[in-house]
Order: sequence, then structure tokens, then C-alpha cells
Amino acid sequence: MQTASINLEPVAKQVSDVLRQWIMSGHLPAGEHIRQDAIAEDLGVSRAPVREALLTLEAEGLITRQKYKGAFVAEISLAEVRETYKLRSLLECFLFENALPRITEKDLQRAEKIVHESLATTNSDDWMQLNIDFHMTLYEPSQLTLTMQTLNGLLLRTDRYFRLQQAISPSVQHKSHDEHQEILDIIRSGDHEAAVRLMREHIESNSDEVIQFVEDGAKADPASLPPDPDTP
Amino acid sequence: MQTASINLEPVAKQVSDVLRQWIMSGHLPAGEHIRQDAIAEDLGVSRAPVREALLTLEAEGLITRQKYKGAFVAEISLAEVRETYKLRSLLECFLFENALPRITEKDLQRAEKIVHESLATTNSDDWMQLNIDFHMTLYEPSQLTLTMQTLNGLLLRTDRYFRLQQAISPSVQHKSHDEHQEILDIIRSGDHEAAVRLMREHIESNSDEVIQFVEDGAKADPASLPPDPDTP
DNA sequence: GTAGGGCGAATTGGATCCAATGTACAATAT
DNA sequence: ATATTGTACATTGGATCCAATTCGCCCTAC
Repeated sequence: MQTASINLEPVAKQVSDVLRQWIMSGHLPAGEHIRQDAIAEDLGVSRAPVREALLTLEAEGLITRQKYKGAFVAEISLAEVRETYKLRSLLECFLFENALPRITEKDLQRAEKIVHESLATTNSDDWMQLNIDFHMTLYEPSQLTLTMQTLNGLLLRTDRYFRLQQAISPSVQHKSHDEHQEILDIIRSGDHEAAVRLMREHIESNSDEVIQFVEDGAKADPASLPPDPDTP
Repeated sequence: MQTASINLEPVAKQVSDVLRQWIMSGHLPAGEHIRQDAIAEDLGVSRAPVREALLTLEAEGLITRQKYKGAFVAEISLAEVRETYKLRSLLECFLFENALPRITEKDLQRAEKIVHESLATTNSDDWMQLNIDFHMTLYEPSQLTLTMQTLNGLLLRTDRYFRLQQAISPSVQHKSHDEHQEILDIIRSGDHEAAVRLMREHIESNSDEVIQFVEDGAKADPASLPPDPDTP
């Protein structure tokens, strides 16, 4: 229990949060060159915390750094998008399997509340966060914290593209809502195997849609996705 | 192929490499308080690159940092060790499955060479690296770079304990050697399902041994593994 | 004797300054 | 005209300096 008003966040963390937001929202597009002074001046801080933030973001895979050349918003290839979603499916099913025997009625009610909230949400970003919250609520009882951290890292990398897709197809929201409701129902039924099957289908259908969208986008604008890394 | 004598590494990277080595080897034991000037003075550099290195190590999960309190070598609970190995099994089997159809004779020969080298190696650290190299050689054809990165991150966290185990039981080396040879044989046979099964058994038996060892160590010295994080 | 408060040393976080390196442009030679 | 080289500028990496916060110790009061 800490008094938030007194204990303010380190500047470096604030900077990394802002930069992460800028990258996520597309304000800093993929491939963009990031200069330390520019960021420092924009945010009214020195270059030191900016450097720290860049280190953090590099570790998160959101940017790449080259010696004496600077930082660039990470590009991501179509193959990597595909791989990420395959990995997500693998990890999420693993989490769900391990969570199922430990999911309580209270967990289900929390999840249900999130589902209802998501129906009433029009803001795309908020809805996405609720989507993630729903899944995490069902995974948390597994108590596999490391796996959930790893999953969070993956989500961080692909959120950009997922966000883009959600923004243009709100119909997916209803589809996802129905599927979430179905998942809750089948969890209550007690059929664990069927629940995992349904969850896998849900995740993979979602993945397919995102990949389809990114593929189409890549066709329309080949520059948005680099086929090869590091073209000098 | 780079001329190492001309293009020298950034100091920050050198520092993080050294610290990583110190943590891995146990020279910096779990829970140890790390002070920036101490490291800086020891290595003859300023605090700036040390700070960067600490950031990197925190992202890798090897240390934790608390505002104005400093950095501490990460403690890891028995539950986390168990989880890590379950995750490793999941990821490695996934990689192996996807690699199998693409493994060429050349890959097998490289793997075989590593197996032979490992037999002739007495140094525990070198042997461990060869062990990792063997597995990675078999996973690389999957071209799932993100998954391999994730796996590397996991290996980084548990290497400390694995290393400890290897140091005291060289008999495991022979067992592992035989199993590696078996895996190569069954890959050549073309039975992919059997190959994955064997790989899973190999990984899990290895995991069991490490966990058993860590459990015993924890019993003998309860302080080495904290049951609860953050006891103030 | 013990609990509480305050002062000082130690340590981290952030800002500023200097050095090393890469890039771009221009001048010159072929 | 083009290629090459040299030089100036822009940007990052590293060192030093100052501010903010924590922890330990001692002193005091009850």
C-alpha cells in the first residue's frame, strides 16, 4: 500500500511509457529513426532517462539500436507475425489447460463482467485492453507467472498490428464477444478438453484474421512490411 | 567474419557480459546487492555503462531493481524453476516439430560433430554450451527465430541451476550423450512422431534431475531458495 | 531501558559536458 | 562527368557533476 501522490514514478519509466505508447499507436511508425535529443527535448528531460528508456524498449523488442547510428522502431516481417501468433496459441492453450482446474466461480464472474463491459465499449483501444484482460483473467489461476510474462512480451510486439485490424473491422468485436461467452459457458460445463479446443479455435481464427489483414496491407503497401531485414 | 581487433564492442555491452557471467557462475549469488560504483570501480569504467548493463540484465530477468535501493541478483523460487522447465519442454518440442521436416543431412552432421566434441570435453561450462548448441542446431531449421529468442531467454534464467547440477554429476554427461545419439538416429529413421516423443522424454528427464537437485539443495539450505518474494 | 525522531553518510537518479564515430556534402583529380 | 577523398556536422557513447532519497546511527525523551 503506497501513497501514489507522494511517490512519483522515475522519469526514465515515464519516458519509456510514452515512447511505448507512441510506437503502439503508430505515432512513431515502423522503421522511424529515433534521435535521443529530439525525444529529450520533446519531453523536456535530459538524454539520460531517454537512453534508459531506449534500452528498455530494445529489450522488449519494440526498437533496434545500432552503434553510433541510433534507434529505429522495429520492423516486423510477415513471417514473424505468423510465428508470433502460433506462439501465442501455444502459450495461451498451455496457460488455459493449467488454469482450468483452478478456475473458480469468482474468476468466471470477473471474466463475465469484462465481456459485458467490452460490449458497451466503442473505443478500439479500450476494447482491446478488455480483450486481453478477459484472456488473462482465465489464465491467471494457472499461477504460471513466467509464462504469462512471456505472453505479455509477445502481445507487446504484435499489438500494433492487432490494433490496426480492430480499428477497421468492428464486426470482429461481436464475433469475439460471442466466442468469449461460449468459452465461459463451456468452462462451466466442466468439459476441459472441449474448452481448450474452443479456446484454440478462438485464438487461431483471430490470428487468421489479423494475418489476412496484414497480408493485404503488405500487398497494397509493400513498404510497410520489409521482406528482408537491413537493406543498406 | 569481423575484424575483432579494430571494431571493439561498446563498453556497456562488455559490462553486461561480465555481470551476466558473474551471475551465471555464482560469483554473484542470488539476492546479492549490486552497487553501481563498486562494479564501475572493479571494471575501471564510469557508472553510466554500468547503469545500462543493469537495465539490460533486468530486462533479461537476471536482476531486479528498486528505486533508490539498488539492484539485486534475482532470486528464483522452486515453483519458477519447475515452470521454466515445463515451458522449455513446450517450446523445444514446438521448435523440434517444426524443424524436423527441414533438417538436412548437413544439419545432422553438425549436430553429430557437437555430440562427439561434448564427449571429449571435461570442462563443465564448455560441455553445457555444447549441450545447448546441439539442441539449437536441431531447432534452427524451423526458422522460428522469435521462439528461439524466447527459449534463449528462458535458458538464461535457469542456466545457473543447471550449471550447478552438472558440476556435481558428470555421469549425467554420458546419459545425455547417449540420448543425443539416439535422437540423431531416430531423426535419420524418418519417424517424426517418435523423434518428438524421444526429445520430450529427454528434456523432461533432464528437467526432473535438475528439479530434484534444486529441491534437495533447498532442503539442505532453505536460504538459497526464497519461498516468498519480497520479505521486508 | 526502550521507543521515537532527527541528522548524516551512502547510494541511486538525472543533468551536463566531452570524446568517438558515422554520414553527407563538397572539392579535386582522373 | 564521375569517382574518390577529405572535412565539417550531426548523433551517439562515456565520464563527471549535482540533486533526491533511503538507511543506519545516535541522541533524546518518556
